[in-house]
Amino acid sequence: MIQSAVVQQLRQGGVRVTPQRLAIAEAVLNSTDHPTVQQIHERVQQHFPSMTLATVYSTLGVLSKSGLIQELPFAKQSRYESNVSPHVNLVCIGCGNIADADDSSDIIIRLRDQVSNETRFQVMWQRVDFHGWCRTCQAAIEPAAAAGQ
Amino acid sequence: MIQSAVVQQLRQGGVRVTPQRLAIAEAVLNSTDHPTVQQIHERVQQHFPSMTLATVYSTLGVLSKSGLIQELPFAKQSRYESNVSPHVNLVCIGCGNIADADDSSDIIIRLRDQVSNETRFQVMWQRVDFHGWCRTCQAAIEPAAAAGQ
DNA sequence: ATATATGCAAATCATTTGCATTCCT
DNA sequence: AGGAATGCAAATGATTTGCATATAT
Repeated sequence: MIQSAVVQQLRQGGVRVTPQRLAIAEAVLNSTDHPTVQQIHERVQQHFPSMTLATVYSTLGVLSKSGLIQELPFAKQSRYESNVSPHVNLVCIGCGNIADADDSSDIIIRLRDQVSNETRFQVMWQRVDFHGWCRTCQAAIEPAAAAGQ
Repeated sequence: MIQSAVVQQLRQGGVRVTPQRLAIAEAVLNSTDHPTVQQIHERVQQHFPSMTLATVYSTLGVLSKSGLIQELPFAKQSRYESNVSPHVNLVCIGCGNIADADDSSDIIIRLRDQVSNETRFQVMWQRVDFHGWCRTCQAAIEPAAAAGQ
């Protein structure tokens, strides 16, 4: 069961394991939509109606420091994701959705090594965001241009 | 003179050119330290003592939309940079300094093309941050480990 | 047993907004 | 001239903090 791995990784970091923390960890780890704090709060509140935002904020900080999840700060608010291995985030300008790009890991690792060698900067983790138009939003715009053709 | 290029690019976007806007644009374009809004305000206030933070915020938004500069949101506050071509930001965990990695452009463009082809996501711009230890902060830590050797 | 997490309310602080006055074009 | 930018003050909203109570180890 997935819980045991989470519990183990938290305990290794000297972090106490509570039902709330497990629920928040699961909410993020089971998500692929890079949820906001509010969204995580709403989802977890279904199981813990009395949980407050303060607990969610505190726990997300703990989970980030433990390396289980990653915070993605944006201009308006942060979002969170469970994919801590090198990858590209595809951030849609139109709908705001964020998705992970498949198979983007190798080239990022190569870039990491190259930069590391040339600059002697010791990379611990990275964030790679590509901003643009997702397929759905392209389709919603392009027909107008195509019609004008 | 650099001003003329800035003026031209702003006017092309239908943006009015004011002395304050030019000063803020110059402050960012002449910087390499990825300054915060507060820092930009302090620097520009030397020439415009009455300028407020509200004007700085407003202008940074205008300059970003005009494509002259790029906002880099972080958890605590945003920072701004003038390098809008593809590159890697080296964000030091220790001192908080941010520097651009030289010669990182080509491999990012390749990554862009690859992801673009595989996912049909239309990339408009990107942000690539490598977090880790700069050479100075490594040197401040390592001697302890080396001594233990 | 004891240090730490949770829940609640209040505080903080970056960023935004409304409006009167001033300034580009 | 006329609409948009500036400066100032007040508002907003995400995130943090303090403290009493409950809980993990």
